[in-house]
Amino acid sequence: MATIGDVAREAGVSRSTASYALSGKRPISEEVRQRVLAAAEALAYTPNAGARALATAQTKVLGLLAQFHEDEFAPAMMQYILGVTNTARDLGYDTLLVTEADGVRALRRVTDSRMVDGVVLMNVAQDDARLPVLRAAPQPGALVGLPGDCSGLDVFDLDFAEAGRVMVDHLHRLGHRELILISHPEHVVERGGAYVWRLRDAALERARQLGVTLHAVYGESRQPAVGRLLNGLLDAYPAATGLLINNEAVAAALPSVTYARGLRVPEDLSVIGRYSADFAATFSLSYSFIESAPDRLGSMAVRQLVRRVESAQARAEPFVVRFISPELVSRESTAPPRPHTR
Amino acid sequence: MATIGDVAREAGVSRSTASYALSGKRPISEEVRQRVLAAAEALAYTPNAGARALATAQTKVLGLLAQFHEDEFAPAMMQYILGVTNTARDLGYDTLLVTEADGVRALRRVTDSRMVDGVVLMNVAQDDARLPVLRAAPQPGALVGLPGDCSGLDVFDLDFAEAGRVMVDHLHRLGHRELILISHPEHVVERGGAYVWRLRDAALERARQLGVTLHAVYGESRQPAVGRLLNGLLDAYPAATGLLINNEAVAAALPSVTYARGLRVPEDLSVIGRYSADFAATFSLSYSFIESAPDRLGSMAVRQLVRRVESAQARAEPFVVRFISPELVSRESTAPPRPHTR
DNA sequence: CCCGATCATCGAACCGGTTCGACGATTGCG
DNA sequence: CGCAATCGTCGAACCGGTTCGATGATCGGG
Repeated sequence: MATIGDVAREAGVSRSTASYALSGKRPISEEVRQRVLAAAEALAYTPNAGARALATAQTKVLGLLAQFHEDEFAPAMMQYILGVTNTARDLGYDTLLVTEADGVRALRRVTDSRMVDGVVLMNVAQDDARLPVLRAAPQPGALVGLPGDCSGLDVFDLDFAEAGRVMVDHLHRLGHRELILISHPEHVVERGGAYVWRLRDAALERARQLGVTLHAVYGESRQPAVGRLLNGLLDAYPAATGLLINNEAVAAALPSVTYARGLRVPEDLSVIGRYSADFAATFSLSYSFIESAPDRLGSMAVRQLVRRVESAQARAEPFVVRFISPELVSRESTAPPRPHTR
Repeated sequence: MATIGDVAREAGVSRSTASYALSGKRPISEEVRQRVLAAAEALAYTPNAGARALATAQTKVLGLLAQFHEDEFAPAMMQYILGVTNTARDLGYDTLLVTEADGVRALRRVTDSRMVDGVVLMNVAQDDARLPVLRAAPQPGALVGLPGDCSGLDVFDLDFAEAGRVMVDHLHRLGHRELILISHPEHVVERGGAYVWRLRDAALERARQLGVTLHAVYGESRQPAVGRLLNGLLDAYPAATGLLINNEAVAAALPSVTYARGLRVPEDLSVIGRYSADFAATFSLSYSFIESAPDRLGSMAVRQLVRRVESAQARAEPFVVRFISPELVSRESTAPPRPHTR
C-alpha cells in the first residue's frame, strides 16, 4: 500500500510538500501540486486512518451506543440507527456501532482509547449509568432520549408529554369521554424508560382537566400476552370508546384482535398510536398516529454532535434539550363515538 | 489523557519496559511489573487506538457493509447486524457499520485507509460490484449471501435450494398436489437477489419430479399491494391447498387476509414460511417455517473472518462456502388437504 | 576467580501521517 | 544594483504506541 512517502518520491518532492499539496493548507506551486496529485492517483494513495488519527487527534468516526433489551421492539431500533449512520456519512464520519450489553464498559473503551470523535447514546434511561462516564469523557456526546439529568450533554427526544395531551385532546374534541391508554410493560418503567410515564402522566393530567375518564394501564411486549391483554381491557371497560397506544407491539397486534371481535375502527372504536411512519408501513397499520420520527431524531443528534466536534466555538455553547413536537398523522381511525356504547 | 510515557515515568521505567510489562511479550521482573500495572491503574491509562493501529497494523475493528433497499424488509436486517456486532465483540473486535448507498466507494474507503482488519458484506447480490474490490483489498472478507462467483472469499448463506425442496416435500408427503409459491418482488431478482430463484427453481424442479403442480409467482413488498396479490392468487388457483412463502412482507400480511376470507389454517390452507424465529415472534406468526437464522449466519461469518485476520495459517486455507441446512420449525400450520377443494 | 550464559531493562527506530520554523530563490522597490 | 519582502519547499519534530538489538547486572560452572 502506498504511503505519502511513496507519493512524495514519485513526485520528486518532500513528504511535507506532498502533504501540503494534498491538503491545500499551504500555497504550493500549481506545477508541483499537479505532480503530487498525479502521483497520488497513480499509486492509488489513501491516507492511513490510524496515522492520521494519531497526528490530528481526529478519527472521523462517531460512536453509536445502542442497547437491546429482550422486551423491546427491535424493528423500531433500525430506524434510529439508519438516521445516525446516514447523517454521519453525509457529514464525513463513519459510525462505530456498539451493542455490548455492558454499556458503561463499552463507552469507556471507545472514548478512552480515542476511537471516536463523539458519541451518540440511544435508549437513554432516566438514571442512565453511562451518563457520568460520557460527561467525563473528552469527546462531546449527544443523547436520543431524555434522562433525569441533562447537564453537560445535548439531548434530543420526542415531546412525549405533549404527545399524550394531543392524543387526549383529539379524542375529547370528537366527543369521547372514556378512553384507554396502553403503555409499555411495567418493567420498562422500572428500567428507567421515562417516555412511558412522560406520556402517561401528561395524558392523565389533561384528561382530568377535561373531565375525561382515562384508564392508563401497562402493556405487554410479546404475543400471546398482548392479545390477552387487549381482549381483557375491551371486556373490562365496555364504555371506553377510544384507545391510545404508546407501545409498538400492542399497536401491531391490535388489528387481529379487532377483527376477531368484529369491532370496526373507527365506527366502534377510535384508535391513536404513537410510532413511526416506517413502522406503520411495515406492519400495514392504518391508524392515526403520532409520528415518533426516529430517523429525524438520530439525524439531529448527529448534526449537533458534529458541530461540537468540529468547532471550539460550538463546543463552548450551552447544551440544548430539543423536543420534537408530536405531529398527528391522520389515517381516519378516529370518529365521534356512537351514542350508545360498544 | 495519560500516555504510556506517563505510565513509564510514574513507574520509574522506560517506555519500552512499560509496554512489555503491560503486554507480557517479554519477561519483566514481578516487582517492576507490579509498579507499571499500579501506575497504569492510577493514571487510568488506556492505549490510544490510532497509535496502536499504526504500530501494529491492526485496528481491532471489523467493517460491516449493509445496503438498505427501499423494497426490503428492514426488521429482518437488524438480526443480521446483531449477530455480527455481538460475535465481533466476543472476539475482541468493534464494528464499523457502513450503510452508504454507494457500497463500492464505502468499501474502498474503509479498506484502503486501513480502518478495519476485515470486512463482512451483507445483502450480497449475484453479480455484486463490491466483490472485486473486496478481493483486491489487503483485508480478508466474508459474505452473508451467495454470489455467482465465490472465489477469494468465505461465503455463508442459508441453503435456499434445499429450503425449497423441503417445503415441497413436506406438503407432498401430506398429500397436497397443487401449491402456490410466493417469492420476493421481481425487481429483487433483477437487482441480483439470487436467493429468490435458488429457492424457486429448486422447488419447481422437485415439484416436477413429484408430479405436484406449483404456481410460482413474484410477490410484493408493501401494503396494500401485498393484500391484493394474496387475494388474487387465492381466487386464481382455487384448487391450490398449500402456500409456500419466501417473502417476509407477504408472511406478515397473510393472517389478516385469511381472517377476512374466513379461511382456516391448516384446515382450509396449509402454509409454510421462510423467515427467522425472531421475525415470527415479532409479527406473531404461527405458521410452520424454515428458520433462516440470520444471527447465526452473521456470527459464523465473523468467526471465520476473525480466524483469517488473526492467523497467517488460517489465511492460507482454502475458501469455504458454507450453507446452513434449512430447519423446518413446526407450528402446526400444515395438514393433509381436505378431500374437496377450498 | 574469571568467563559465558541468562535475565531484565533501556534506547532507538519505526509505523504514516501533520505541522512548524527555516531557508533559498524570486520578485519588487528605492 | 542592493536590500527587504514574498513565495515555495524542505527538514525535523511530533503524535503514542511497539519492537529490535544492545547493555549491564546477576548467576552458575569450571
